Amino acid sequence: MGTDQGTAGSTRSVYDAVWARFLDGTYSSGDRLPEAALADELGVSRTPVREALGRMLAEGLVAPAARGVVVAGLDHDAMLRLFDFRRDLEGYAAELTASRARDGLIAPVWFQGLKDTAAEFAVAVDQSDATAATRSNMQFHELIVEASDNEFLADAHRRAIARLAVSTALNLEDPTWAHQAAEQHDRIATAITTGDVSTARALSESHIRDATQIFSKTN
Amino acid sequence: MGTDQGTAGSTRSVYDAVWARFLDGTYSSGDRLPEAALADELGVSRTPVREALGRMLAEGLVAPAARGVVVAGLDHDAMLRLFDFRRDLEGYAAELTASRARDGLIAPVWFQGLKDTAAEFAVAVDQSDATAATRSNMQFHELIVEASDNEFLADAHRRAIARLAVSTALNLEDPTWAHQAAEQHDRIATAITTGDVSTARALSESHIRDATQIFSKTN
DNA sequence: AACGTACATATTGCATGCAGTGAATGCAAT
DNA sequence: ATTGCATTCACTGCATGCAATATGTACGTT
Repeated sequence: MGTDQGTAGSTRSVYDAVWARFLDGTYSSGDRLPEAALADELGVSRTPVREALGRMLAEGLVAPAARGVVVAGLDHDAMLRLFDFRRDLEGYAAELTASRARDGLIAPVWFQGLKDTAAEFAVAVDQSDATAATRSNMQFHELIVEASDNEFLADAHRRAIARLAVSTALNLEDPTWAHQAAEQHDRIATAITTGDVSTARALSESHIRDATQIFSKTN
Repeated sequence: MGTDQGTAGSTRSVYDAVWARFLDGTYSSGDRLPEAALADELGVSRTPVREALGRMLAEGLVAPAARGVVVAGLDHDAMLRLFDFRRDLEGYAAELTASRARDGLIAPVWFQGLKDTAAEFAVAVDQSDATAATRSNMQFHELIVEASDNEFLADAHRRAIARLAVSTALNLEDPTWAHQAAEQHDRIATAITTGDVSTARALSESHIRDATQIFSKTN
């Protein structure tokens, strides 16, 4: 989440715990999140649970219900809008990072890291290692966003990814698509590295558009 | 918070109250926000105050301090990054709304509303009514974002505007700039109405770029 | 007089208590 | 058997209490 580090408070740990449950599919959209039960399971009182759920409410991860909160569900159309928003964010990130690269603001080691991550992804795809693929895919996109050096973009991107992750296990199952994605990563990395701003943006947006297509087909 | 809910709970009212104080310049960046004092002033207990501040923390409006939270301050560079992010968001909003207009998804009455708001802004500028100008300016931009029909964009935009508002009374003082802005609004409205997607985006981005320039000069 | 230390104070973070309210359940009537 | 209604129950939302801790102050030392 946003900017909250340092404090290892209970609220934080509850947030992380619930977050983890979101990722491993413990919950489904619409499931209620009773604070007493969570408090009990996590060994804290209701207050930090309440705080954590409040933050999630502010972030849109959970939605207010008649009583308490429920896991925020996104219907198909909402997912498409979210993907579309993400498309713009990724395009902007690529644009920013490419322009920073063009201006010599990015250290060579970073380019190497990006290429390595892209390679890792390609390997994972070849080996049909879904877990590794998902991880390096996430990392690839995060790297670009981080390198854009715009914390506001990074924050918005994190939120978008979070909500996407809650509602769908980002699908790299389709091997054809996965290979295609790997290729696209390479091209994006090249465009960014060479400081080709407009191409970087175009390729990134196109990449997310394709991902949206895949999502749309399998959902 | 993003999508506000019907509940008129204490947490909500505290949030709004503090929010109002941000807008009318009661606080400066770095000011501490003691929860006991706020609770006393607002006639509630510390719990809802705590909740509200927690939400604001999640949104980045306040920052964690050694003790409690402080009003999040943005230095000049951060403001530039925020403006730049806003530029992208506004461009995206204009693009989306223009494309919806092109596809006949927008009711004629909305175009009229946009034009009216632009006109209101122009009048306020002519009369040097800063308050009215600020309000109709905000409304103009919000209208476009709302019409884009993407709640995720709307949320991000709201956050960005919020943080901009906290750190600077959006400056329409400069009469030259204000008049220029009024003209740009007109052109943007036209581009959107006629469904000219790329022009709408370009003009919107350019508009924010100019605003950034003004900010940069006077800060 | 300046600096460091120790104590007092202010303030947070978490736990718990209490009351209000929506939701589920059981009973009765058709 | 099903539907309507009343009662009960679970759960939330807000208030308050308590312990931990950072901050400010005063005092003693050099």
